[in-house]
Amino acid sequence: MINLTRHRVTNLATNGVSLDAVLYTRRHYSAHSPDKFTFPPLLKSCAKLGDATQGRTLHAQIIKTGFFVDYFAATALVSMYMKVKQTKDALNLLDEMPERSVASVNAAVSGLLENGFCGEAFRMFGEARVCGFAGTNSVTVASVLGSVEDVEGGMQMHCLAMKSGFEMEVYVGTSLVSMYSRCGEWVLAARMFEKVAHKSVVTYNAFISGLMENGVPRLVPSVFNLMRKFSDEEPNDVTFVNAVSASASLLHLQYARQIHGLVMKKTFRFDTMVGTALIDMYSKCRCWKSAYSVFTEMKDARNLISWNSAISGMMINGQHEVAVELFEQLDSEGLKPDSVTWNSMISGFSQLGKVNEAFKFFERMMSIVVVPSLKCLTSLLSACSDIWVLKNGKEIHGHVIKAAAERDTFVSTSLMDMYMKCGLSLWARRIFDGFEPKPKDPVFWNVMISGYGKHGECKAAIEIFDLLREEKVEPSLATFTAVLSACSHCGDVEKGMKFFSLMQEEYGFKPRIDHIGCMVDLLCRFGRLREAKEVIDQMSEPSSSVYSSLLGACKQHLDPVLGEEAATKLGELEPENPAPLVILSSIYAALERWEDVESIRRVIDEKQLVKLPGVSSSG
DNA sequence: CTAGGGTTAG
Repeated sequence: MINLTRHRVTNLATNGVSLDAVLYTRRHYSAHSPDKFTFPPLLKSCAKLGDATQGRTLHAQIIKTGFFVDYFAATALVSMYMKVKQTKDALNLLDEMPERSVASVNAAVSGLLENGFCGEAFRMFGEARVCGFAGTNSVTVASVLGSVEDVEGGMQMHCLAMKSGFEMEVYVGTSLVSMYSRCGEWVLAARMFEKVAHKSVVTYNAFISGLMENGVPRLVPSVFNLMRKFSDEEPNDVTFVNAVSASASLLHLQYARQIHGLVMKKTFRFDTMVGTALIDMYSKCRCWKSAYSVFTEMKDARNLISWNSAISGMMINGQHEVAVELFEQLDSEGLKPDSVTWNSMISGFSQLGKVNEAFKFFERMMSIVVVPSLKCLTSLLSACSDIWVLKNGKEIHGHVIKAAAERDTFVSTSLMDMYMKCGLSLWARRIFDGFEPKPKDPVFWNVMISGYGKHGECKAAIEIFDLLREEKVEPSLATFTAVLSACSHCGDVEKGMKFFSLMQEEYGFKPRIDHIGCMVDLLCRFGRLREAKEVIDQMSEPSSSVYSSLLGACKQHLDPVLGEEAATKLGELEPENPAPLVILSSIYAALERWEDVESIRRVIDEKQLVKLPGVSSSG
């Protein structure tokens, strides 16, 4: 009878039905005297519940019944105090212990780490290792590795693990893999991963999630296959979550469907996290119907996060009616929208250009929430992008001031952008000037430069750019797009040329198509066709649009030589398009070179024939 | 049968 009770307690405690376990046993033990198997599982329950009061009661009972001398009971007490965040009590207890065990040191070290006392933890680890009243083992090493944040420290621990021969143990090997991943060294993580002899699922999971964190999702499928084909380990829910989110970032729908199938075959019903990952993935792959059906099938496994995924999934796929429907159904499951939910609705409508709807939800949110999230303020601002909704934009500006968010770079950037788009460059400038010290984020500067450029205030645009250089802010490619297009708008060839060479020589940027386009337009407008041609020749893969600009300019300035070159290139890029030849012939016509006009007309006629069905092409 | 360690979604 008593054994049955103990088993039940142990099971309850380890399976997380903690409160039940504690109460159940406390009722039963009044009839029997406790033994050394009594207390540890009860303490574990308290730890899980975070119930310090109950834990102290047990502590008293342990002392009263004389079980404090037992290693297991004492260690469980230390661990319990750590888990309920009573660090001091745990450490005092450790000092009171008649003799430390390795496990008690481990409990203390990992507890200290969990509570953020990393320095203390490392010191205790060092002392235990050198003085050796209790010593350390692979468990200590693994748990210390769990909170290493820098590669240097991590490598020291790695050396230590190698010297003591722990490196090859699965737990330690896995910790090393995840440590290297956490430090951003996924190549080192991969090398370590290969070294682990008997990899467990967790080893695979640690490596895979590390690849995800380090932005290398493309390697995830092969690691996943490695596990399925060459090991006896079966993927679990954690593996599936990572595999699914890998296919989400790869937008690899086919692979994702395979994983989906595997999940169904293995588990029949959805785990909350796997289901949520699937919803997210299908939404990103633009299969909102599949996302919706996963959400429906999840029924009793849903939580607020799954709802939010479904809602934002519907929103980003333009299904705002479905999203609203889901939003209204939230409280039927006893859930309340949180900041993520509100943000999905508000930024969703903003991005769809439905300003009124976005504001409707914003007002609903403000009647419940005291202070709006910065994210939803910036989404609303991005929706207020023309003069018709300036009133709304100003309202948000008011909320920004109320929320004391003016010092936030993102918020200020969107405010300036909003005023620029509404045509109020003075208002934007006031925000820009008031922001001191200036942020290093180039986007903050870009919106001012491109805003001024679009309004034709090119001097002001260039002024901002000069200021950026004075402040030693690193410009981005977009900065140059903005400043070059400003120069192009106001026809400042000299400044344009200057900035164009600056971006390459001083900042080492390779010009993109939009930069080249600006320069070509600018040079062509002033008839500097040769220079325009030189700019085009810098491109590795010239596009047809730049040659079209050049050809147009050749027509205007009557340059038949460059015109022929441009028309030839265009003919190679777009053989179907007769327009270049027509333009070229009009250049010849303007120069009264009638023979050339005639020969081009023949070429055009031939091309038209080739396009007719049934007429064979001569190449 | 009891203590200590590595992996997870918006």
